[in-house]
Amino acid sequence: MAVSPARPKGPPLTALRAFEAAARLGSFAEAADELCVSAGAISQHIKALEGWAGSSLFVRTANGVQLTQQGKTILPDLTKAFDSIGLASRTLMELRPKREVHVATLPALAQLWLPQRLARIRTEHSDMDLAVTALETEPNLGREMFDLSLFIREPTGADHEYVFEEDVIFPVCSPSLVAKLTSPADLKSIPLLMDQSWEWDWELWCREMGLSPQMQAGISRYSLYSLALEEAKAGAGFLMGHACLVEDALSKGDLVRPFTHKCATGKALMLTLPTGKKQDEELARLVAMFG
Amino acid sequence: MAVSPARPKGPPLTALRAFEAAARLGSFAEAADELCVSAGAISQHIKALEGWAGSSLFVRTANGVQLTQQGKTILPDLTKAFDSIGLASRTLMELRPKREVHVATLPALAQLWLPQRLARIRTEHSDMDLAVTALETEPNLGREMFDLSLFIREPTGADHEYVFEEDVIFPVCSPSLVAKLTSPADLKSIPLLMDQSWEWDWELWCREMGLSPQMQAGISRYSLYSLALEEAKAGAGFLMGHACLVEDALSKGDLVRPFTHKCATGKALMLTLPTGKKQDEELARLVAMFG
DNA sequence: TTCTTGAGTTTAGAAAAACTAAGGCTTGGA
DNA sequence: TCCAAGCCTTAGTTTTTCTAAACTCAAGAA
Repeated sequence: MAVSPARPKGPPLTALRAFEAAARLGSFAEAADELCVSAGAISQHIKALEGWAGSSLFVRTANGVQLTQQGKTILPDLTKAFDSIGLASRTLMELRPKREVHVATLPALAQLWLPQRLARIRTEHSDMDLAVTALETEPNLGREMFDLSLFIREPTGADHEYVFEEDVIFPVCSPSLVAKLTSPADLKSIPLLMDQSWEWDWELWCREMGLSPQMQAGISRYSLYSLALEEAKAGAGFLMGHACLVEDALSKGDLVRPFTHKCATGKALMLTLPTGKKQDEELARLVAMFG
Repeated sequence: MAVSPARPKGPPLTALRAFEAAARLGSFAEAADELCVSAGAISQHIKALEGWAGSSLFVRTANGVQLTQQGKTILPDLTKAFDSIGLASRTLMELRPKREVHVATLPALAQLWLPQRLARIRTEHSDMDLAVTALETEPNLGREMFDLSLFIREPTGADHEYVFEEDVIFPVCSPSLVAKLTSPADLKSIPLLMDQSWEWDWELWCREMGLSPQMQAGISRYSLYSLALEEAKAGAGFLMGHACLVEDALSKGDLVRPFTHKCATGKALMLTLPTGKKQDEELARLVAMFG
């Protein structure tokens, strides 16, 4: 017989991290995305934590989860804790002798906006190593070890972000296609090409023009903007162009603008830096590099 | 070929925890003790972290380690982080429906001081579950999930600790042994019994008496105070008695005090609670239970 | 000098934890 | 009524973590 019970164990740290992400984001699926694991892993972590705690942390419903009172109680301390850990990790990373600038950006920007800038940066800063990873959703720079992110989204006015240019959209198509058109009404006879995650762009533009996008000859959706762009070049239909993404194709003459109307989305091409660091100096340096 | 490098991974949380403990305590061995793993595990974690960081965190010498500048830079943030995690874990634990009071204490106190109190507590608070675990060194209540600790040490004056009684020491022996003695000088002919970790007690007492403990007939060391106590009862020699540990044997007549001189060690029997909680009310309640 | 002790390191192998994939369930909307 | 979105569960695999035991090194004691 043991004289006394074993030393009480604290909860597993990975389970706490999974809980924190799920609670902060309000969804297991989003937490799984942020932590780069499957949703099942998050589910298991949280179950383990609930087992340790002896009470439930989330109420599960068929379409989502909701924090319980217990969950709400501990979330703020955990968020603070993992923010501190993120900051310490970043500090440690920045102490590395060999520094690599790791950029997170949209696949479309990585393919259509970055390449010409990167070519220039590589010649002007040949000592610097650059790494680019393409992500559908903007990472949380407080947690993920990127050095900067480049995304199209609403500006927040925070001092660790910089607006490169407002997001402006307008239809584009191949020169061969535009030859057949005389009025916006001709739109109806031509298919619309769109990126899955930017369907709303057409809604916006059509509303400003007093048209309905539903009445189109056809709609093709692509998982990547660059695929839609290639199709547009091949004359497959109209693509809703974002100024920063089609500038290259327009200047080369691969695409043209069939209509003059353009439309601001309220978003912008944003450069974002992690918080809590030597921002001003570094932001200026990076803006100079990319801008 | 992958379009882009993989998502950068942060450092493993367990390695950060190991580093934080080692850096705070200034020793891998102590960190291993606090985290209940082997020293090798700590060594590996820190090596992994240094590999991730690309720079070393400790300078190793043959008799200890020392933090490097990099290590010193990140320690404060990590300590804050794990303090927050400890606090959140404790909060979660205290939300449990079924509450168990988990006490950390010295083996000697667990065997010689607690039993009579526990018997009383169990009858007066029959609804409460008590767990006792014996430890050689006082746990860090900010990190380990005990509800209170009972140790003999110097008071710090903090408001989450309570002094039960000053630590007073004096030699004890069996009644059969004391019959043979007439003066303190007779000490020399009788072996001294001592607990491994409390050897200094004899030094202290002898110095106050103007004697030298080296000139004894013999010295027996025991890994547990209660073993030494049993030997003393059996007449094997003099044991340095702590008032709180021998009170029971003295009142039963199993041991007697051959000399009247007693000596304060500057330590005290301390009840300590975790910080950052509803202390006043709870401290009062627990003192009432044990006191 | 030659032990002895204490601190950290290093390995292989074992144990535990974490993760994925695939199939289920439930709900709300088309 | 069917589909899609979310979460759950389970089995099996992969990865991480841990231990044990032998090793190095330096400081102090005999």
